[in-house]
Amino acid sequence: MSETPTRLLDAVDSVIASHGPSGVTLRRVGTEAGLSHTAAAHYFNDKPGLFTAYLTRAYDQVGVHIEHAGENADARAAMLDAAAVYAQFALDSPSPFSVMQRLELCNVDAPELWAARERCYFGVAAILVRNQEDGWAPDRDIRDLIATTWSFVHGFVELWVSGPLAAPYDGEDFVETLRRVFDDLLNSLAYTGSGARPNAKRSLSPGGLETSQSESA
Amino acid sequence: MSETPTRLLDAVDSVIASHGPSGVTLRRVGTEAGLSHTAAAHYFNDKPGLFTAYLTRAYDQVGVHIEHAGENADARAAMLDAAAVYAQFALDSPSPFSVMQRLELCNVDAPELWAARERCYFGVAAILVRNQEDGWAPDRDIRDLIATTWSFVHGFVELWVSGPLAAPYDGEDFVETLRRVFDDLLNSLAYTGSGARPNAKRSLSPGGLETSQSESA
DNA sequence: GGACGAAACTTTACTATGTAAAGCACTTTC
DNA sequence: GAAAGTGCTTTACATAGTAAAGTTTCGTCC
Repeated sequence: MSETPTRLLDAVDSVIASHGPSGVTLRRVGTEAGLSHTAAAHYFNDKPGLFTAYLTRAYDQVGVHIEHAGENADARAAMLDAAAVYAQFALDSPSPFSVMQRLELCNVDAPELWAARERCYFGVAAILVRNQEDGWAPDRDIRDLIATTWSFVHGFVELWVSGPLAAPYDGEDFVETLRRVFDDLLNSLAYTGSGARPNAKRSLSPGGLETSQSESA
Repeated sequence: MSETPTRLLDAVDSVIASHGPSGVTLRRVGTEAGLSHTAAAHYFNDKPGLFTAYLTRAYDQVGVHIEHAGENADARAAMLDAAAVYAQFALDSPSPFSVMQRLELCNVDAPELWAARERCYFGVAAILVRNQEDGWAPDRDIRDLIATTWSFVHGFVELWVSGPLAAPYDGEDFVETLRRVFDDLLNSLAYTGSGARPNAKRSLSPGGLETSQSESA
């Protein structure tokens, strides 16, 4: 079960834990896995390839959890659960999470990674669509709803984990706080301010994810 | 006016523009500035020092713009302006913006950088407080308001710039879209769902910013 | 049962990078 | 006019990614 590539990815995990994502070295990973300094390159081509495999594995795990959240019969609860999944992941798995903020380390265009990320994206989008079908914020452009909720959750988690938000909420539980504030936000969004758009209830663009090119490392 | 350190920071800018933040090399920066490969280290101590100076300069500029936005007599408009400042900055200055997402490249604890960032933070917080004093969302915990708006704007800009959001809003103007969606959000937040908290109108924690340690590079 | 060949690594070697240390020229100061 | 500082460069070295070739192991086919 634990063949070499898996062991290498696990080694990446522990190297990130001890040295941060920038401290990841093919040589360190090799040593950590009890192999030579070129073993990782042998299996994953090069350093970006190694990170790509590592991150794909992480997104696959998150995807599973999000889809599980989506199975909640209560659409609103599913929404909160999905946000909590992301937050909990950031908390429990800081190493994979840190690589999510460092896409330049990976081959962003790799199809496996792409697929794993779209899986998460569509999981979330589906939950939102279902909420709207259930009568939540019916007049709002679904794109705006996705943009608002996704931006909020993404920003909240990032700002909490990186410090600025955790300080004012000193001592309070991260995931609980996110659930509460997010729930408030969802309530508010149910009210249509001046937000009803002429082109409301537009369907999702087929594109799904689309990411900027990775820089030529 | 354009003494050597300034020229080096400008060199960083053009190196990031052509090679991305990870493509920044003391040697490249030196060459780009017409100096030796150790010139940057001579002035800024080391690579993190160079990035720190570069980022501090960027935050100072943003801070000026935010404070300017804060001078808008209309509190609500000031809020939208501040968000637009951030978005416009991400658009106009992708190189400094990219380093903002890469704090590990810098000495996060450097007091100049800290000060420049707090200046931005307090500029934004002040605008929000003023909005609430003006009667907007009066029952809501100010911390929640800051968390919600800041997380949203931060997430929106990041997701747009890095791709996922720009796709569904294909062709639409970035800053305009942010203003519109953010305005909708502010309207919604004026409605108190179940969001009124027992400890509402709590004052800001004195801490302001607080950031996780930089990894030992 | 022995030759062939592929899979799973390792060894070697080369180039790029960060950084410490010393050097060197030019200017200021006394 | 010597001493001390300023503003850089030169030199040197350890660490990194990666290409290429070598080695070992193991299954397979005749």
